[in-house]
Amino acid sequence: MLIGTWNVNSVRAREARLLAWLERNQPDVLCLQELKGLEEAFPTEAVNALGYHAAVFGQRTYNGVAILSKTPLKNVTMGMRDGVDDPQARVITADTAGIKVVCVYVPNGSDVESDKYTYKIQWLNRLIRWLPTVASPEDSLVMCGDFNIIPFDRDAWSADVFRGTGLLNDEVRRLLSEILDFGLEDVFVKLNPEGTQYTWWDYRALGFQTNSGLRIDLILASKSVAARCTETWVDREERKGQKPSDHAPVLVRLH
DNA sequence: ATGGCATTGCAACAATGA
Repeated sequence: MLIGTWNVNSVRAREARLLAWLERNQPDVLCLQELKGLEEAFPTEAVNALGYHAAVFGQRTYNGVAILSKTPLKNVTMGMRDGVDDPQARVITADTAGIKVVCVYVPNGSDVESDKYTYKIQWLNRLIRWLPTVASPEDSLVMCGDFNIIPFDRDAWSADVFRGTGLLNDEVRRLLSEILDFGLEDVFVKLNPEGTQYTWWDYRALGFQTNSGLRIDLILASKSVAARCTETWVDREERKGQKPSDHAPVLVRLH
């Protein structure tokens, strides 16, 4: 069984690449972020034709998340529905393939002085309070997506460039730890305790060509799922060629 | 120290990303 996550940076701009990638890789479940479009702009019929069910939480211009699966998606929830009026489409969940899947697009946060950073911290605190209301650590649970947090210094080509920003500071790392403390494991870290593989490279300044990247797209799994993980990798090839997303897909194989 | 590129909505350039 293959589970993936991919920030596509506009599903409209990436439609041809997404469909070709699905056909080649045949993941059982794929979480998508940064759709940058409403549900009606999502290529539902085309992914159906490839054998995928789709649950889409869209938003015009920004954000937007989706879950694709070869098996039906049950109990789909969109947003945290925690009483907070939040117009940003950043979380969708579904039960599929025997797993509860949580797909997240964590706010970027910009710099720590900004209103965007305040929103990021509030959003992560909401997520931490919300998670136990929709899932249990005893579940077969996977939370994956673009976390916009650099977990370890080795996960940045230059940690000093990002230290103190919304992507790398003690506060966001503590919040990531709180998510993990729910009973989740970063499967990349589990299988590569000392290493890293970047998942994002800046479009500018030859970011990919010079491998100036970050590992910010994560697959977190509960104990029962983590025990089934045999390999995980980043599909760097998908960052190459014409009109790539600035993020590459991240995959995990379960037995 | 900054911008560099890409995308969207809108029809020039601002907002956003990381």
